[in-house]
Amino acid sequence: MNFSSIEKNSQKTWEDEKLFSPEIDSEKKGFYIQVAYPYPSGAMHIGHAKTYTTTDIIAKYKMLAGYNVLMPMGWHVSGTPVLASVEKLKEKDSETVKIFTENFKIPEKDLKKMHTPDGLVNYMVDEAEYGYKKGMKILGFGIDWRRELKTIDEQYKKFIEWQYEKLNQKKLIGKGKYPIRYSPKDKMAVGDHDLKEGEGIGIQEFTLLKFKLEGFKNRFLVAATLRPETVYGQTNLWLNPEYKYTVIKTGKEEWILSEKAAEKLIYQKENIKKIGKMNSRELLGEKVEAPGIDRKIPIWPASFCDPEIGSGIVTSVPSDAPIDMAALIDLQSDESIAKKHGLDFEEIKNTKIIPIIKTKKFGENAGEKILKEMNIKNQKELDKLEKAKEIVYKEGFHSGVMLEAAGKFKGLKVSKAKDLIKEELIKQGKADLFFELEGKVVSRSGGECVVRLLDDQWFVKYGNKEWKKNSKKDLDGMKIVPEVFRKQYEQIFNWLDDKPLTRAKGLGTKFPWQKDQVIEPLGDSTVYMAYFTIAHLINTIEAQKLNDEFFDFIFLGKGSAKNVADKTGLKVDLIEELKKNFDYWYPLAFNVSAIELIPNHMSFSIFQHNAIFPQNKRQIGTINLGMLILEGKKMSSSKGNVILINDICKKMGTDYVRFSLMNFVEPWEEMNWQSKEVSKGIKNLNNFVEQIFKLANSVDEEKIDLKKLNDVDKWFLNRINFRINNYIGKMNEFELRSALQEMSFNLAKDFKWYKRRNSKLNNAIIFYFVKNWCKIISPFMPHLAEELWRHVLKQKNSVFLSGLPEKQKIDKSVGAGENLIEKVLDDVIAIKALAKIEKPKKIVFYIADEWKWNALKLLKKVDRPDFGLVIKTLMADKTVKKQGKTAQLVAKEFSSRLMEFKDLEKIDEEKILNDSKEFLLKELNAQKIEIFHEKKSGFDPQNKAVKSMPGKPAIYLE
RNA sequence: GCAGGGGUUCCCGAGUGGUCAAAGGGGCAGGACUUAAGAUCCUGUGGCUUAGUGCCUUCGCAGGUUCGAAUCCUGCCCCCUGCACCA
Repeated sequence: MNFSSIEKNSQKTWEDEKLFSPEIDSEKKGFYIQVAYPYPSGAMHIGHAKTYTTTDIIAKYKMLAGYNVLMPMGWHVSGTPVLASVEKLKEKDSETVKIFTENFKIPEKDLKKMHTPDGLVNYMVDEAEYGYKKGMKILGFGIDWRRELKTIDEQYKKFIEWQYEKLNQKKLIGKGKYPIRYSPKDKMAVGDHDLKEGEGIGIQEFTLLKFKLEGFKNRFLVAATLRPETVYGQTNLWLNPEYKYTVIKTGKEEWILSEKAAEKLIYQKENIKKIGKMNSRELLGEKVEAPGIDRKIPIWPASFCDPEIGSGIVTSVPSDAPIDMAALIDLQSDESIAKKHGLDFEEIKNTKIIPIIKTKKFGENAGEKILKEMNIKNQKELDKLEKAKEIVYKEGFHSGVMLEAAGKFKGLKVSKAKDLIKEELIKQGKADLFFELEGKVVSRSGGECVVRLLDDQWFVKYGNKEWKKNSKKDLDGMKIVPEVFRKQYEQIFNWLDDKPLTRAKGLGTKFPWQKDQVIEPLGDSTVYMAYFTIAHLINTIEAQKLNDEFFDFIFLGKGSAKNVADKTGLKVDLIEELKKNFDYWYPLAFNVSAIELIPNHMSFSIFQHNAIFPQNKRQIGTINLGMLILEGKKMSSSKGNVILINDICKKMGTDYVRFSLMNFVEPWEEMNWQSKEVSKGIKNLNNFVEQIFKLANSVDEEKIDLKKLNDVDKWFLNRINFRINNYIGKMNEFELRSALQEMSFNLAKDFKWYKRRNSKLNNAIIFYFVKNWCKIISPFMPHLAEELWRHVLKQKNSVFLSGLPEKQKIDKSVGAGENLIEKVLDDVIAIKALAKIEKPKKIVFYIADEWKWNALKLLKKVDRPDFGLVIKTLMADKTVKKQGKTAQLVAKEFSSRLMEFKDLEKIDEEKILNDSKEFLLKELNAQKIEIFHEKKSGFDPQNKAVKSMPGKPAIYLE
């Protein structure tokens, strides 16, 4: 078969006939399916293809089912990657050039076209041979290209501005502080992809406790802690005795802390000034006022105090912190240290430990207890102490309860008390927040990163409770495919919090209220599905004419077309046309995307639809797709283990690629593309497809004459209908793999049996088979199906307009006959092997007596395979009882295979076997077949006849 | 750590209470066809046993519920995905 010419022909026909450019059609129901538009930054590989192919198949199936289907496509080019690539290409950065020329297969001479963002975007979309758009065309997607958009189109930007105006009106946009990872050297915020070291390292929030130093007006030592709730157990403050601390001025206060912490604070507080140094010798032994407990506590030395960590000052809570306990014991057990620093040893010795948290595991004094348990001797065993801390902390957080010392927080769970105490301390001015990276983070350029606290960051308030509640309501009414992901959505909805909306850099829409900021890429890709419904028309309008009234009218039905026309200078007709388009296509039937996007795109989309659009103009459901790995490994274009669409389609044929993408797992499952398995699958498929084409060429008999059918014909017809029904059922649940297998391998199997059983195939049946197969395979293999439909089966219009086959009645008894033949065949083969009879002279079948069939009916009352129950039930019947020992035998069989016998329907075994005599003789390589009723045999040398059961004739061979 | 998903026979993968030693495919073995290879078709593929049978063992591990569990419940171990400024 010449795939390439078939593909070209089919695609040309679709284009000529504008098959996939739907117009409003009041006669037809609309079905609008939308798949997350890609970031067109490279070559399209089979991983991308899986997502889009799945969507395309669903779209084509719905078209076959009679819907007016819309599937648009756009290009998400917002954000920084394009800018970064342009910079690097201009610099002729060798690594980037290599990626573009080798991995994306872009000719080197074209690289100069990509020295501007627009140039790069346009090239990647329209010119790149291996790009997404070309790939999608190769794959034969039914995309309405008139509606193509880029997220930097001027009209699109107007739409985004309108979107955020709406959110703002609902008070869902806010401004506030926000910590980010920041590289002082590069003077920019850094994401994971900007890093040389420390990917995935997060930001930790510390509470900065302020201890007023005695003898000073406004001077505080500050200690950073992750555990503000432990303030009630403080006994003293720890300083590193060998260190010179820095004094800074912040507002009216002066803070003492490590040099490193001071450096970090510069990025988190305004107007930090270093004003001096203080040696720890000046501080040891002095008293400070401890926050939370409002008591004076002394400053003592501890070697574990690391100026690199936190503020270099630690508040001591020996009852709960193992390391504090260890340091205290060290101090208490060696008077010389106190002497050296001029401390009051009596005070050290008499230090009272204050229990604050009670846990099941450690009681009230976890610090002391775990030191003993882990046999920790002093504060120098840092590794052990680190572990001890972790254990105590976890135990306390999950099961701990605050004790009396915590005052009004007594009795609260630690997990709850923590935030309450923190907030109270901050409110009282006794604490502040301090953000710290969890580990070392280094930017690409080699600069060590810190946390920067943005003062006036804009947010989308996904944390808003009312909004969450309403969005959750929408979610409840939506169809989630597959349903198992609903839980995940619900969890995400609970967890979602206010999310930064703007960035300083990147392509996209300028933020209307602060023009030096750009709406970040996840913000301009949440409700664009609505825009697609009018994209083909809005493209022709000058962007500056578009205003809020315009969008309000089209999407929300506010105002009138005339009013909008007056304000924008647009024609009333055009405005009404736009609105009609939106009203026809919305609500969106399905939003399709990869599972990974559930926590952002997909969830945001539900939220924002809820906030902006009226109830009946949101989305009906989501389809969530699994990703694709290659030979068990993640695909990575930099490592070269990718399969590009152009290459694989050329090699295998587009329709076989589409088939293979669906053949192994359901759409939402992760697929492992293994070339070996794929080609095996294709081999089988190809045999079947070629047979079909051959058959199709040989038949044109439309009408099935039931009178001319033999039993096997009927069986096959029945089987085809059965498969079609299954297919429709599966497709409606989006179980594409099961549906595909029904009509490829399963139907092929049926056909194989049909051929085996029937020497002459019935033309009408074959025609029916081929025609319906062509229809239902068409969403999966559109090019071949269209070729078969138009040029072999000589049908006029596209196969996609031909309508789904109707659901057919299935006649179970027809199947039973073939089941009997199969079973008998299997049994005789088994016996032949065991008895070592290769060419039987004679095969005798004994058919079960009438009373055995009647006894079968009695089984309806039996609900479990209990021999006692079965025999009791059977013996209650006179005709059965008469049979004596044989009845017992039957009862035993029935009870051991109850489920099998229960569903058995009465069939004429004699006739079925007789009709198939010839077939059985041939298959079994036998000379003669005789069929008797159990009690009328007259020939039963081995006494087999008694063993006959309904559905299972007794067999004798010789 | 938190959240979601998952662990099935040589391999890939179906299977959510009885017809399950467990679909389908692959691999492997045997047979038919062929001069041969390939393609195609048939048969077998946990163990023992047997004229189409019966028994034992098996569905991550350990318990439990039930007349009956791969399937339900509890605990444990392991794997994958996401965790926010990143598209």
